[in-house]
Amino acid sequence: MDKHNPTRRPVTVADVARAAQVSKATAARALGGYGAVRADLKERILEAARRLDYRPNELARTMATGRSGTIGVIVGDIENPFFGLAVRGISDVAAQAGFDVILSNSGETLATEKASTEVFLAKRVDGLIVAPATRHDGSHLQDALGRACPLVLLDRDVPGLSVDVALVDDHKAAREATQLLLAAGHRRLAYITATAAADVHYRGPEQIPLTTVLNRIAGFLEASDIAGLAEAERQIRLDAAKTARSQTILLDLLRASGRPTALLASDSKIALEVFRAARALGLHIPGDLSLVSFDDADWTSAVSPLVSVVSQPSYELGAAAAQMLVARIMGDKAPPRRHILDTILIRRESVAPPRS
Amino acid sequence: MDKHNPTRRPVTVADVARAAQVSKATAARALGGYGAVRADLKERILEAARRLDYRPNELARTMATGRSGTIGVIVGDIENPFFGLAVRGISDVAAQAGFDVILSNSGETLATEKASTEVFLAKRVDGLIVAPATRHDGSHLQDALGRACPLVLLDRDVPGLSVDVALVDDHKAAREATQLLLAAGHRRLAYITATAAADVHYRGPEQIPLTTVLNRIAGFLEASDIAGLAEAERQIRLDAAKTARSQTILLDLLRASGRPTALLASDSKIALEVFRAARALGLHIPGDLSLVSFDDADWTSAVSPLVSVVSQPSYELGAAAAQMLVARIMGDKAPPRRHILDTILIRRESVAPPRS
DNA sequence: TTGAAAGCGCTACCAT
DNA sequence: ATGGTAGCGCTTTCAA
Repeated sequence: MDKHNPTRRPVTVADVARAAQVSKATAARALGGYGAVRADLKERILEAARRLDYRPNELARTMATGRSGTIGVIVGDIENPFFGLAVRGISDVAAQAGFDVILSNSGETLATEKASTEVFLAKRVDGLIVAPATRHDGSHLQDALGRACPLVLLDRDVPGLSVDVALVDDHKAAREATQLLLAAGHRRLAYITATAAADVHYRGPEQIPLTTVLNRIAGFLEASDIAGLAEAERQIRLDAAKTARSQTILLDLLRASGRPTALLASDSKIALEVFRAARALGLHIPGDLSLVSFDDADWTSAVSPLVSVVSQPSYELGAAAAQMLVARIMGDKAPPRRHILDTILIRRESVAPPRS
Repeated sequence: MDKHNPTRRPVTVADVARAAQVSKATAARALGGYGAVRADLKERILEAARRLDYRPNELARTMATGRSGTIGVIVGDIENPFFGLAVRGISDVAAQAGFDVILSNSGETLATEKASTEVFLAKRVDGLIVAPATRHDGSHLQDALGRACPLVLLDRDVPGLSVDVALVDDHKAAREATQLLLAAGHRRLAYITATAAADVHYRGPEQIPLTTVLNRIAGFLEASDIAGLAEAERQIRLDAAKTARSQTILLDLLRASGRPTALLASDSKIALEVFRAARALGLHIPGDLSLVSFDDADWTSAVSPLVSVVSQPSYELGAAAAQMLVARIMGDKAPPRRHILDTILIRRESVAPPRS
């Protein structure tokens, strides 16, 4: 059986109505599944729709109702397995609640994030989930709120913004990871993060655009402090996003006299760079250098040595964010919620006592 | 300066027109950047728009024009770096051509892919790029075409569908990779793929839903044939998607007497499973087992041993797909194009002569 | 239960 | 160059 609608023009309710010999309104009711329609009429209408291969125009529906049945998600880097899993969490609960998800990548860039926000608002998404690229500018997010578009922050907070958030307890996570290293006997630790910064050295909180990193640094410093380590701030390195840059940073760090004997990597990409640098310097992990990394990336549990990681519940994080958003879309007026999830420290093989 | 539009109702062209004391049509022309408007009037209108914080409603615009300025992309698994990069390629050329991109994950499931296609068509995307989950059912894609929605296939072909495709020369890639192993002296090779199948053993082409895998198998068999290896088909393993399953398969394969001395992994996830299995069996790579993997995943160039890979030009693949799609949207009526890209074989450390 | 008609916000055609 | 107005396809009063 071939096309019944050889013409270019798509089939509309009006067409179906005509074919079923009822009014446009009745056809629309039957097709849209609202209002009440006599059973036999409904049957006739549905039959006609089937015959004509009618497909509802979501756009028109959205225009008329104001609801699109779609939620927009903006993350920094979808290739990052952390966000990949989170998006799956979001999609699953969204689908269950009858919402579609459309995705956008900010590339960790504020400008792109703003543009994406704009696009989503213009497309009239019913709600927004975003992992903001910076805590320093939330004007576009405020804007979404102002336009009555529910918003939930994922993974990263924007202080001053009064919205639901789904976060991880990064402070505690970093503290525990650091203490794992400390407990093994290390006294010279360093923390490496990919977060963009003008200077690779840590000068203070203002410099840091991500609340996650801010909290992790705080946790790292707190643990160092408790252990009585002096000047732990000096062992923090920023801006290790690209391979070349991280290699410079790591090689620099690991070639210095009094080099760190243990590293805390802020994400699995950096852990990989640590592997690379260690290789280049002939340093053995964990013999010469201990390592703990954030994110339980797939390769960390397959290569030698298996790497000890801070596993983040990213799927649950996404699911929680979506749950809150759906509730808001449904009209939930409660004060903003803060959903904070715990991480799990997975001990594997990349931590050993310092050799000295 | 705070909100000028404290009411809930969004600002429309009509509002701006009123404020600027011009007709709705004129305001629309100035705001929409079409038609002609006297300079001073235009200025007045834009000023009013700014003052009222006017934001165009893309939906209404789409309804009126029929064009959404959006292209929909459906891939099997966005967390897969291969698709991640491809999507970036797509986004870049799309953005440059003035299109937004919305993304959807099929999870390599036909049903989800169909649903996503439906959603995108209903949202009136201007074009579709999809990496189909199976070559066996293209009805939904045919449907898109039938509804005058341009379509480009990414990475995987659907025979019988007369559309533009952006593919990689998988046959050649697999043949070369196999020959690398052969040249090292191996005579017992195996090829492992994640492709879903009822049986882990290869029975024939019908069984294989992905043209990529089909072509790779052909390349593997051709190289084996040329080298005079008998019964190479028996060294093919399917359905190694999940960790548990792949471990069963690999352990089985590697514990057999006359076990393969070299493996060709169909993607980097499988390569990881090979690492895992080798570890479990105390097999050393490449001493006891050589390995070549498809996809130049980040970790393959950082861990020990560095793994030799077939690097796929996924960014370019995405860019090419988007280029063709944009051309079609712009009205290109030429016969379907087939854009076939070459892979690069990167020799690293995971291949060595068999020990025997 | 059904039908007529008024929007939703914008574009585009047709006069002026 | 400008203004009036008819759609785009659907939902949603309001009467009947």
